[in-house]
Amino acid sequence: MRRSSEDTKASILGAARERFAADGYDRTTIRAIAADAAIDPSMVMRYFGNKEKLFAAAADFDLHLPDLSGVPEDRIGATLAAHFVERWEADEALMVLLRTAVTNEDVAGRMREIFASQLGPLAVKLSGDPATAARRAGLVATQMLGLALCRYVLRLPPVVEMTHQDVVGWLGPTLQRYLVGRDG
Amino acid sequence: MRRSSEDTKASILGAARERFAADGYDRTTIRAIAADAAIDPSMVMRYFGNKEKLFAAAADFDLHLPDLSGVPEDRIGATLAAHFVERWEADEALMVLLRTAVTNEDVAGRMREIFASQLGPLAVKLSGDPATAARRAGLVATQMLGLALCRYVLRLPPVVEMTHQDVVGWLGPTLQRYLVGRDG
DNA sequence: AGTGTAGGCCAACGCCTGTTGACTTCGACA
DNA sequence: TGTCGAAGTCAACAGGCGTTGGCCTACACT
Repeated sequence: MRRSSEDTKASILGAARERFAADGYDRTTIRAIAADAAIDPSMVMRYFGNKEKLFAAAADFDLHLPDLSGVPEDRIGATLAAHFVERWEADEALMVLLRTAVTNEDVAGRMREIFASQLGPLAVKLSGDPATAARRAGLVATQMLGLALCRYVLRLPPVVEMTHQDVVGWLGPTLQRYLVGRDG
Repeated sequence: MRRSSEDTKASILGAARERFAADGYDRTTIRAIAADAAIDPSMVMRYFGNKEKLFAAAADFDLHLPDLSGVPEDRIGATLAAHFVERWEADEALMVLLRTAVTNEDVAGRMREIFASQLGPLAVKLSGDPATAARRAGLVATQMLGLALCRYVLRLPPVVEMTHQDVVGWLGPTLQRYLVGRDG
């Protein structure tokens, strides 16, 4: 039995996600992805056009921020911290983005857009202060992306060793203050 | 007048630092560095052996953590936050490291070592608790590297727009809690 | 059974990279 | 003034990359 077009496409996409997540855009080669998918490199071009479009398909992403309306106000930081860790570990999409955004201006722009459009509105709603909401969202980003960087990319041992509970316990109050606390 | 060996070497090193900081290891080419230094690519090899050794020379780095013994205990977080921002903006060394560590395991290891050996002892001294010191140092790293990532690499607008004072005001209390606060 | 087509393979292209070694030129010193 | 080493150039290499187009081949349908 020969594979269907959709099967092959999915298999390429899966291999691409793994490679991009592990190595970033530049170090990932079409040839390596093709080898992982047990396919000829030219098939990758046939299905995705070129490397950039393949990356775009592999990095398609949504933060899936939870609805916080039912959460007690003093648990917002903790809830958000827990969500971020889970979202980060759920699949490789954020890893793909982060590993590439660092050396690719287009992808960095995409990351800016994701955080502005998904975290921004949340900050407006929670802080009730549109004037400082963007800054509050930015601060949350510094802490959460910093955690991701140290835990999943640089793998600093003390950060890797933290349990989900540890993360929530330490970072929750930080996010809480950034989002709904008084100005710094 | 022909340039001296030292002049050329320094000029190559300067160009290398700029390129590595702006583009990361992979996207930086020996040829581009040589062009910036107005020199033939083969001179780079003559003086530094190969690309890896050139990178090692360009990424030589010290956090230069300040002596905090004269600082009032409740100002430690703010002092450290201010120091980090200034250190980061003083030269390109941290940028070189960060941009490359994300896709290069050796450099990531070097970053681990830098934070463990320079931030670790500080945490021991400040928290007075060797058992949790490593974790505290790790938490500080998540916040400071996250700030650097968002401010200098991803350039999230709200984070870029913060003044040094803003950074100290918001992140100071976070670092304070991570270093000398009660457990999370 | 014959045939069209979609899925797949192969070989090659042009380009760019790090790296090498032979060659040239300048300047200090005898 | 001649010479010798250091500073710098030049051209080429081998290998990897994204990408292309022509070819094959198994299957579904008539």
